[in-house]
Amino acid sequence: MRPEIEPDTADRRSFIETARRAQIIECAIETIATLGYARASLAQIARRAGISKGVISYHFAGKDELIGQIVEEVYSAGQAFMRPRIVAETSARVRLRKYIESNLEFLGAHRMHLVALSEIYVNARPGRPVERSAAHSDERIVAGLERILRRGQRSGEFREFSARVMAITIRVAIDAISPQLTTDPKLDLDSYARELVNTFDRATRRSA
Amino acid sequence: MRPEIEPDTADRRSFIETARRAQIIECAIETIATLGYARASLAQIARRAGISKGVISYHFAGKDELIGQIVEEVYSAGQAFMRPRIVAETSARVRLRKYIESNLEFLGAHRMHLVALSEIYVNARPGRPVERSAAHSDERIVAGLERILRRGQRSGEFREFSARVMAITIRVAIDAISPQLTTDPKLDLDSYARELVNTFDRATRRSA
Amino acid sequence: MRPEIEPDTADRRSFIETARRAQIIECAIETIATLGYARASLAQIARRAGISKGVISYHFAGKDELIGQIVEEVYSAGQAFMRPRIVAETSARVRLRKYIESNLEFLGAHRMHLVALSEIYVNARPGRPVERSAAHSDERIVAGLERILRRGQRSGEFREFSARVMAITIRVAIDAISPQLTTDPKLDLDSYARELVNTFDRATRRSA
Amino acid sequence: MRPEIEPDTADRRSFIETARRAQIIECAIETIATLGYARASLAQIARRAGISKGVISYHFAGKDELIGQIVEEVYSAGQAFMRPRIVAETSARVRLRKYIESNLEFLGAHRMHLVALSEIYVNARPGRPVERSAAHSDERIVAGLERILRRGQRSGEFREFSARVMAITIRVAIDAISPQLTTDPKLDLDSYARELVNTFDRATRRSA
DNA sequence: AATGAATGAGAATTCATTCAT
DNA sequence: AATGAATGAATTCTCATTCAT
Repeated sequence: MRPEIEPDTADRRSFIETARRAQIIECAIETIATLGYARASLAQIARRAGISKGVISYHFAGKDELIGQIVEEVYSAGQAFMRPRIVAETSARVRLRKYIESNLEFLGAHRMHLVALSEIYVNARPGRPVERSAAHSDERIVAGLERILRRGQRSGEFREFSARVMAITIRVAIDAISPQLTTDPKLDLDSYARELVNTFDRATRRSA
Repeated sequence: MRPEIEPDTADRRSFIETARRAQIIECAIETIATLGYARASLAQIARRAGISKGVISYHFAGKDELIGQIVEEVYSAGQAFMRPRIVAETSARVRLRKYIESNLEFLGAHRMHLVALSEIYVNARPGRPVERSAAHSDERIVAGLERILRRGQRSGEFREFSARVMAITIRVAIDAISPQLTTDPKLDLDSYARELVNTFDRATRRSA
Repeated sequence: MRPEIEPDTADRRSFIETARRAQIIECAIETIATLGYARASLAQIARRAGISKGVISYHFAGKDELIGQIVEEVYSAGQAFMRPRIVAETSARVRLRKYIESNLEFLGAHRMHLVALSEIYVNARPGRPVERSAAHSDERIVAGLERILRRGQRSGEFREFSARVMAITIRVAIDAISPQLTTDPKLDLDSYARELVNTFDRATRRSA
Repeated sequence: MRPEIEPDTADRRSFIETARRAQIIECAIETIATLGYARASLAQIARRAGISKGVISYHFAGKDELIGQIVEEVYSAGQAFMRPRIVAETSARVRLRKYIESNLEFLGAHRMHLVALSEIYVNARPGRPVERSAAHSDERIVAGLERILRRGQRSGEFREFSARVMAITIRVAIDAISPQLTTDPKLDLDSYARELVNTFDRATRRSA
């Protein structure tokens, strides 16, 4: 309970700096989602934010840090939204369902955020600094899902399968939605959720 | 008359040009797979091929044509490998199994090719020339899978579900393997295939 | 309300930017006049200005904009110099004389400017972006001359002739001086002016 | 009359080489006239001729020699056409008229040739090899005209004026037609000829 | 006599980053 | 805290030329 550290951490950044960073992150997300990772230059991001390029360099050590912050921001928001909806359930089957449903709900509400995240993930390369944060959060996402699956296997709700392979499969099945939203913004996410829930429920259940 | 002209027209490309194009395509695939789409410049590709940048420009109208050729090449090779193995079967269930198995077998034999293809797909943007061929073959791949699924639904082997959503899900489940191979080259593709076959067999079967 | 905003909008460009743009335009003019349009690359222009290539890209959207600005700049300066000297006269004959004289006077004072302008005109091609502005101001120049000629025909000072053909002929007669100045910098512009004035006075006068 | 030199000169080049050179020159003229000097690369010329780039390099020492040959070829053809029509006359006034008329007649029959020649002239730069031949023939053309004018002054048909300035003015007045033909292929050359003849007749005549 | 292949220089442009103000 | 200015490296592409066959 080190209460003295809290205000310290919070204060390190001034109000205005925090606001600027948030604004820049938001505009970077929009830019990446709209133009794609490759064309999301600092100039484009600055233009969208109505500020000069220098501001970005001033607030972030480099482009890599900015990208890393985007990953962190979107990942945290997703976690904050999904986690309570999942842990409220006890059954692994229902948790899996809630995972998919809440993920798609979040995705519907923050389309650009997740499109941007996808763009970053697929362009993150081992060896580049951005890779660390990207891969890290990516791995955390899969790991969380894996835990749900393992728990269901232990409880006997789920059949035997590679929890890792299944977790990755579910993840990419969900991630595949973002690009479709770009092409077809009217995509019905509710029915898409039902399809995925049903699919992976059948895929994981013990009783074939 | 002069029916011999037909084959003549066919090999309009000289032996050496064909070889060079093949070499450049191969090196481009390696480069994209190794460094990622963004850092796969013509200079890098030329360096890997041990030739000057100009050679690439000489044999390909531009980078877009080169990328397009990679897509065409990998897609065709994949088709040639998988198709006979799939159409040899009559049951939709078995066809789906063969689809996954032959796809992973091909993937194991041409890892870099498929890593490169993924890189290209995710970086293809609407409006850019490369997008056309990339999206086109991507759509063809999904469409082929969709046909298998619909046929199974008509025959009663498969339950009712959105064939499109299921096809996309199966596709991305397979595509997800390439990046894993980069991280872990010893990944057991046989057991991965079994996992996916079992997963999607259960997900699609009529009798749950 | 806020009438003071008008001038504010007008100097959207900072002092330093205005200066840099002017410097770059000036150096571009010298480069084109000296090396010719074809060899006036951004690198050459930058070298002459003692700056890096990037500075030009920073201040101008592209080479086309730079070229367009040169045309605009030289054309405007010429207009500003010649116009008052011409409209001060009422007789069409005298106006034509003043047109030629003031044009040659301006040309003598800004030799490189007009050499550069010629280079740009003759290298402007239909379909290329620079063509628009170049051809446009070219046409404006001829049109202004044409108006003087037509007015003289209406007033009876001039004989009947194709005003367009005569205007073009006078224009190219003047434009032909620039390249001569390159070869022979000591060319006597005053006597050249007398020759042209006399020539076109006789060519246009009613009383043969 | 050194008759022994004639066959020698003729034979130095084989029949096939002469034909190839002529073909290449013709295609180069078309290319320059159509695309402009800047975009008339050897590749474009070769494409139009349906041959490989190498052939051009084989038959011409370099691009400069090719351009020089074009100048020579067009200049000679023009001379061959105009000269007899001019020297048939004795009066300087009529000679000047014939000069303009025959020039425009030739121009009408070989539009592309003269468009190409203009392109080459304006892009020829002092210091570059092509400049020599271009400037040389350019100077010869003006000099011929100058002689006609001087003769008229001596005979009293023409007034006093700078023969050089007048010659240059007449030349550029004629050269100005080529670009107009590009824009407006239906331009009436007969009436244009009448305009110029009348204009320069009045400009040069003794009795104003 | 002709060609295909290859080269290397140079073109315009974009970009992340740095720095003085 | 923010900005405008500048840099230099990197990218794709075009071109004239050379050379072995």
